[in-house]
Amino acid sequence: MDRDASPVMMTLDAVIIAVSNDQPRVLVVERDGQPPALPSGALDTAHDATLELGMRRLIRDQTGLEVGYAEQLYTFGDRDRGAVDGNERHLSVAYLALVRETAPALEARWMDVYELLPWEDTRQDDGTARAAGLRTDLERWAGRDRARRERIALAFGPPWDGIRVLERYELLYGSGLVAEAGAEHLDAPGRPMAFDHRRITATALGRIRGKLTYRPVVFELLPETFRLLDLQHTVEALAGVKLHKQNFRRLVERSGLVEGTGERTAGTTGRPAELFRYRPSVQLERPRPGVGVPYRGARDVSDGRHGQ
Amino acid sequence: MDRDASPVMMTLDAVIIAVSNDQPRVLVVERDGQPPALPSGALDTAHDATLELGMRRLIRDQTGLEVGYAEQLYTFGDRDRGAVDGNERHLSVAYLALVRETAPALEARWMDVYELLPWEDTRQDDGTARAAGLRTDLERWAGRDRARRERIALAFGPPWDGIRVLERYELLYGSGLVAEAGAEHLDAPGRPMAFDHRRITATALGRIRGKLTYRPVVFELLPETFRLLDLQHTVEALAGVKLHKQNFRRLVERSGLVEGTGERTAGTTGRPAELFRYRPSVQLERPRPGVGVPYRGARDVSDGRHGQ
DNA sequence: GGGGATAATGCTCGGGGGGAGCATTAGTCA
DNA sequence: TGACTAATGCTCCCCCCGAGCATTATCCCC
Repeated sequence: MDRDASPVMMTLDAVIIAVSNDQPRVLVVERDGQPPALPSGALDTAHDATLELGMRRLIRDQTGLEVGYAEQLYTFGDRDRGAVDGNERHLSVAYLALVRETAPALEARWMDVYELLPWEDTRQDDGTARAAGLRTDLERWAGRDRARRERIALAFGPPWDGIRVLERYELLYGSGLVAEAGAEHLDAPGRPMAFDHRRITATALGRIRGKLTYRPVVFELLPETFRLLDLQHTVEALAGVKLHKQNFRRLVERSGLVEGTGERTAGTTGRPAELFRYRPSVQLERPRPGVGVPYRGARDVSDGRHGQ
Repeated sequence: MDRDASPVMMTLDAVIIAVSNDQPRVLVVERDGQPPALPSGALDTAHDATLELGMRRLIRDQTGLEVGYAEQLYTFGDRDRGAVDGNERHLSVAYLALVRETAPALEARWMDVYELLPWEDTRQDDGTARAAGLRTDLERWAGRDRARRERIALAFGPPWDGIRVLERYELLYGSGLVAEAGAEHLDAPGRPMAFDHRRITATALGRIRGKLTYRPVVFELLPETFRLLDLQHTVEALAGVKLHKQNFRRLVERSGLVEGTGERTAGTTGRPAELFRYRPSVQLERPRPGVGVPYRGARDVSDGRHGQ
């Protein structure tokens, strides 16, 4: 092996996501007064055959959780992150894992994702109310800088693109509006995390939102059987958007993603619902099975542009 | 900084893609009789502020190229890759870069992507002719193994999903049909590359194909002005699929991705065409601007399933 | 037993987008 | 002038999807 290589220090970070009570949650560890951090640790270079296996072992050790779905998220390696000592470079390879929420053991706990990134939840106040305030602050920061204004327009819309979570966070970071950036505002939006972990979480949320639309990943977060409304709420929680109930049903039923079990719920308020289960064989039938999330604000555009 | 970390060796690998003559090409370096390899090198931990900057510097040094668009692709870190000496772990952080093809300096040269992954080009012989042969071999390998047969069905369709490039390559690798896996068939499909570089290239092609549909990345590969047919051919080259000309025009024109320049081509065979240019402000108007590639085989499904 | 309240479910209307193909136009080249 | 090659215009038609209206099935409370 004659390739050049540099010695670096590496860490595995895990963004473990669950949805419960219509809220996406992320598993964090909190140590004595420190801001919450993602579960993370070293690769066991001698025993972990792959990065993913190392990550699974690490999650097991630290949280007692056995994760199902997992994918590599991103590798972070900016100079200003990690090690402060000397010029040793610190790399973090982050993974995204999806689980059904269970009580985590050890020192881990579940935390609302939208407590960290509140502007990403646009389900209530049917506008971008929360984001609107931020936007004003951002525009003050941008001043007349063209490039900055364009980045803001792209990240915050209209049209709002749910997928651009990272771009929005980085703008807030870059403009000093967020606590990690040294902002001392008491009203800095969202709770900070240790290191660059909030950025990693933002990356994860963006990834999930994207994947949702073309891979059946939601089902990793749901129990074996569920009502269509549960499915809808889970999607809404992740996408941060409200959906039209009847159309969602139609979409899901026609897509072949699920099949009815014949059983129905009982004892709940309202008419009892049928229980459904995921039908893995969709993947063999249609090219990119997923739950389409309409682009919020897409109509704003077409109204002005295509309506001519 | 009290986080655990492990010392590893890291390398940056670059998949630099261009399209010319309706063929996607990847930049490779060839040293005395060795199989072609991706440009790669060490991060300069003292000077490169970010991984991406390090990668740009490295490409400049090794190939004389100044790349525009670049994004992180994936981090490879299996134990069996890289360093053979001892149990030192070797990590590779791969980047994808898109450029307009120019004569590369130094020892680099452009190589057809489909020379490496021939089964990914389904533009001719309007079927999956080339892939069909492979599929037969794969099924022989799978035998009665359910999981294997399912992986094959998922990767090779129908319906064929252009995006699953990596899954297809890994099946071929896993089944020993490909030269890197030690296959000594003289007819092992596709030219091998050094190390795991063909796998990295496969990852890159899949990524591009996916991105194409929701981000205006094609334009990184085209000259300032171009005919709609050039645009179409570039998309077809990357997607490995033929498109319907009139519909493609309609799609592109309606999307607002391009604007006419008023100029027209001259001296070519056929009616002269108008020249177009990319209109970056689409990004401020529509949520996910890209050139939709229809799923090949999608109709096979809907015929059987929705046609009832 | 009746009147909400809450969901589930059925169904319809109307516009847009996209697949397929026919027809016409405008150059180049024998 | 006729053949050839592209560019461009336009049409048909079906499916998808956004938006609502309407009806049904339970639970809860009086």
